[in-house]
Amino acid sequence: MDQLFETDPIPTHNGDRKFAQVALEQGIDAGPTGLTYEVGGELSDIAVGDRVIVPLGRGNKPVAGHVIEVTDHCDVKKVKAIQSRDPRGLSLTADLIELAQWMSGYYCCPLGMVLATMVPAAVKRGTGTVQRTMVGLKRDEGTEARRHEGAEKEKIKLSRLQKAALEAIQQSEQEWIEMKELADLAGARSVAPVKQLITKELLITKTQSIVKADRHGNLSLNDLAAQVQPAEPLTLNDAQAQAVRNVGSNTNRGFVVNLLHGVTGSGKTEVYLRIIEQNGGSAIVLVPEIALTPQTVSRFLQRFDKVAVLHSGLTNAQRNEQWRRIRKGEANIVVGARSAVFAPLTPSIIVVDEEHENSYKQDQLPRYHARDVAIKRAQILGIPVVLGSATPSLESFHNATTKNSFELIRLPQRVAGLKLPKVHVVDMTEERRKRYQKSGKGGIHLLSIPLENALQRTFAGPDRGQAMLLLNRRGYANYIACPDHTCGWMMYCDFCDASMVFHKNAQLPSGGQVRCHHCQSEQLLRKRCPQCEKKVTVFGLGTQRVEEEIGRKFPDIRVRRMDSDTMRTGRDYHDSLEAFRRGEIDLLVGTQMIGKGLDFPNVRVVGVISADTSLHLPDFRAAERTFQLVSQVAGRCGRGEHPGEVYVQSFNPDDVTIQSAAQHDYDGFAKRELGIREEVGLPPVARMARIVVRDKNLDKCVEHARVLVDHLDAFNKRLATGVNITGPIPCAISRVAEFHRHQILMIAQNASQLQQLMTALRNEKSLKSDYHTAIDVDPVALM
DNA sequence: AGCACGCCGACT
DNA sequence: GTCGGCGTGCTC
Repeated sequence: MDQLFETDPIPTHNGDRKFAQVALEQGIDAGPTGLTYEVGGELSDIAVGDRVIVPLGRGNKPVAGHVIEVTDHCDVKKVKAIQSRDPRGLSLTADLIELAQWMSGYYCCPLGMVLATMVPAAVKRGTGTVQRTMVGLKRDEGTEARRHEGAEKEKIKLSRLQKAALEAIQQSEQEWIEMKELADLAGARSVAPVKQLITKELLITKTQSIVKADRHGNLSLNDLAAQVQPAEPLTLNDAQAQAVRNVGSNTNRGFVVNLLHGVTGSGKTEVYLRIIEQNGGSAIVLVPEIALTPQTVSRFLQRFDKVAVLHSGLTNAQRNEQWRRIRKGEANIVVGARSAVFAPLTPSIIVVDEEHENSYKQDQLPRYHARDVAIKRAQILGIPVVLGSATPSLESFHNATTKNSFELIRLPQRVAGLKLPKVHVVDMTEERRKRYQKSGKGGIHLLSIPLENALQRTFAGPDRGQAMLLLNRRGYANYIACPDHTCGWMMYCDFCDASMVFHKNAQLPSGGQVRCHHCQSEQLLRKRCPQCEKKVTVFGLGTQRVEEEIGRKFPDIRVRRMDSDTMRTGRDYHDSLEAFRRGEIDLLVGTQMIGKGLDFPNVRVVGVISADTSLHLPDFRAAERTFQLVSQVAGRCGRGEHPGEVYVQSFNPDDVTIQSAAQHDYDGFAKRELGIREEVGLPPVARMARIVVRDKNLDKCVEHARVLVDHLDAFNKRLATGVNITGPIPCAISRVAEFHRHQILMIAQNASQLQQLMTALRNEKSLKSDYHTAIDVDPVALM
């Protein structure tokens, strides 16, 4: 009876007992420190960050987790004991544990899940770990010489190769040599002679596990490192030198975020290299996956000798190898994509290149932004950050102009001799009219006359230049429809709220596939409209169509299309860029993957086929995205001795965003756009979080979202958090892969208000990320 | 996230 | 009559 109103936790008084809070690497959202386990005697030296195996559930299934706290009290009735340490002795440093706790709170996601993403799966599994047999001299009796004599005296007969092996190991400076290696030294064709010496008890063995990645079939860092020649630092121009000095003088402040706004071709990489050298040469450098090319990596390899690279193109064994090198201190410069922000070292500086890139945001749980996590990690460590971009995100720019912890540093000019390209905005309405007057027929021309002429000039003559054409849409045509406007039929995906895209494929009898870009489903291409029997037409632009038109108009030039259809693997991408660099390709046609940080001196013309594609997306960042896209791709040309020319085709040539980009006017654009964001109360001036509810059943979807909104409203009122909650409303793409999607937007003055509200709901167990619910703090896109 | 328990349809 | 579908709920 006395247990009837059991509400108070039962404190454990035994001061001798030791407990640990363990966050399990699973979706268990058990508060900011995880579950309590007892620390047994033999594990008494367990420390925060250690990876451990604990029993879970009635079956006491062994699961992995990390120690978050070690305490002498226990708030739960039944407590189980930690089973063992992680078999590989993995642990995370205290700063990463603190970072994980911050992420768990900020991004509203279970702590264990954050910790799980900090250590690559390949490392946890130990992929590529091999046992090597090492051999050494038996040392316990007398000197080596005497033993050798002894061996002869005892008349142990040794073959020629056995003697050679014995001599080789005696002469070796290393105490232990791998069996195979010793056999090679002795000139033996197999390890048999060495094994003989072991059975004759002249050599002893031990096994050692090492992580070794195979060197085949993949761009390996070692291959690259072997090719790269060390290089002297480039000479800095005044602006670069000033930037390096500024970051240097800010460094004594410990944590500070330097926003390096440097126009395309202003030499940001050299500035990073100098800053890293000046900061003691231990650094994390984040680079967008797509810009992590051999060229980029080589720049670092040329200047530092302890470099590790982490990117998606690595095999699991390679990733494990790189991670372990970093942890052992064999590498102190880490160059990598998003998740490299968790690299297991204590850097003296963190660089985030192309900080505006949306790919820094992970679109699966945990939904973190690597730039923001980098800033937080730097704050925890008390070290500086450098964010670099030619087109800083408005978030960073806003911070740089309003926050004390941020400094804005500019590189307003390109490096010596290079000028920013001239940007021509081509009015496509006018172009269409001209084409019509000339030929008497309509139809779509992807290339305007000025762009076509510019390409002609570039490719003419013996001194042939290169060009790039950007169109941010894959496929051939993105609409398949009835030509009769009164009918209005169009081909939609059966599973998504989206139109089907036509992909040409001459191999197929039908001439191509009809695909949905959201769920990858395919349909048969219908020849006739199902409503009125008229012959269907395809319209809208895609990269395939650009490639086709180039083939028709410039039959002699070598074109390569680069989009996710043709670039299946990282290897394809690297190979294509290499071929372009070597001049084996004249023209690249592609989606935004060709617009990022590439540096090819012979590119003289860049064309943006349609600047309008991204301008009209239903997202408040459409203008920002368009500005970035146009500025970035424009920056790809004029990086050699030839001045560059850019042609931006648009049906809205007077649009202020396009005009700003054409005039290389970042400040003008940023000031105007920030004014608008402030006026309408949107990020970065306000802060946003978004919840997407999905369900195959529309009613359930709406109902679930409604319940969530009611909860949010109630808590918002009760806690007076002052968050503006809107929704549920259908998402811009209201159905994807048979799931109906509704969203709830939360907007507040600052991030802590959002976090307060969400944490309150989370503690009440009425908000959690699951199969039906996605919580996205600081969303980068609202589709 | 797993993995249990628990309540409604098509089968031996 | 069962086998089994995957919907809620718990894990120190």
